[in-house]
Amino acid sequence: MSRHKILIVEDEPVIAENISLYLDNNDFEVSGIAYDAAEAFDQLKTNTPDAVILDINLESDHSGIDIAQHINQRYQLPFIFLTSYADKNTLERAKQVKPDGYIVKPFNERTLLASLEIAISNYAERKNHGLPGLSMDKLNRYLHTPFSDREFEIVCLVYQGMTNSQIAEMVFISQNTVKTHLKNIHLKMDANTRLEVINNLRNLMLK
Amino acid sequence: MSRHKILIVEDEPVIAENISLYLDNNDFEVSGIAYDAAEAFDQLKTNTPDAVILDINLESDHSGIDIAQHINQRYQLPFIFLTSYADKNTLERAKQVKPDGYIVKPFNERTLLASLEIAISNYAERKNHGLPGLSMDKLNRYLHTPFSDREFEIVCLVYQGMTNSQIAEMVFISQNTVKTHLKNIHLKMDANTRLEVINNLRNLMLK
DNA sequence: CCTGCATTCACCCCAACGGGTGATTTTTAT
DNA sequence: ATAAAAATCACCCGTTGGGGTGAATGCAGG
Repeated sequence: MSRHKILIVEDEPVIAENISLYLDNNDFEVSGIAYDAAEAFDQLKTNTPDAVILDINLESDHSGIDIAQHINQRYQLPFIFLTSYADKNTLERAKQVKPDGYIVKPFNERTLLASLEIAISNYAERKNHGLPGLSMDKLNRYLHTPFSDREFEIVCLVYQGMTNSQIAEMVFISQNTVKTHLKNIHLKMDANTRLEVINNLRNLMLK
Repeated sequence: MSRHKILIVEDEPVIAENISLYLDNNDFEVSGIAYDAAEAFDQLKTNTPDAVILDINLESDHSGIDIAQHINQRYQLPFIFLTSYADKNTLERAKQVKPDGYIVKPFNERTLLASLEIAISNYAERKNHGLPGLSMDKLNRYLHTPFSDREFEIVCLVYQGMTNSQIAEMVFISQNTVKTHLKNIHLKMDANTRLEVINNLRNLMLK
């Protein structure tokens, strides 16, 4: 697991350096520091950060929120906001660009660290919506009664939209057996139809 | 826009009260305070919070992470973690249950406020009518034959897992009409079942 | 006017799904 | 060795879904 590369966008050099040092000492790599929006756009183009820390209140023409929009449009990276003060309007605008975290100065450094970690892992999770993102371990953490190997295999096929007979054919068992497994899956997931199963899975994976 | 109801799960009465007061003064409604896991489970059942603030390190048998799992399984509510200390293992476990925010004590109260707001709005966004970011315009760009208003309305409900009779009830038309619309939707989307429709939609939304 | 188009609904048929019950075999763990 | 869990399959029955056909209404634009 290589260190995650972070871009810091912060016009206050002291704070920026501070964060940079702290990240460097805690398994992150600082891919760059941008002191204004222009530099931020530049760094986004040349570097390939895994996440961005964005000060909302930059002293330049662009606010951090504009940069966030740019990130959403162009790079689809996770970012967290950093601010010393946010009025209702700013907070409203900040919410609209869907940040992956929000931290108010003065902040505990562990807050930043935890927020970053969670932002990155949640973001990675959101990117893998297909089946590949869902491991049996991950799924079982959300269930009262864990799935068996077979059940997991079948629930994946259900998720892909397979019918019982298609599943039966693929897994080399009878349709009756598929139905039995599905029945147990319904019980374990507290669902009544395969559509509920699929919705539950999607909700769990999005979390 | 009514005040969002928050459940606080925190074994330290002083902190819990503190948060409660602060939220109350800032457009939130505290639906309850739980001082241990049992109370938390109880409150989750009886109250209907919009979000939960969870202390990770409870002094009881259950940790906040267990409660988080319970929330994921049963209630699918947004929650944010609150902690005074988190080692690597705890943080790892915390990440796995996909919190919607993470705050380290001592925290700036505005941090809490912003995190809560963002957690709730992001969560609503994710749940939001099934088709996050998919407008009829956007969808129609991918179709040979565009959808009518009614068809779009119905396809959204299908995507959410509604049955034909449920849709009929919601839209105030007969099940036969729903079937007719769905038939046309199948044609336009080149699908044979509602599950294929759902899969197609999901694929389209991911560009 | 009248021609599309959207919307509404009916009826038939069969395949698929979900619930219930019960049973056998294989695998795993103690 | 034996008990527990997992996996296999069968049969019944009622509900739902999907395909086909047909048709009435209302509304907008040429």
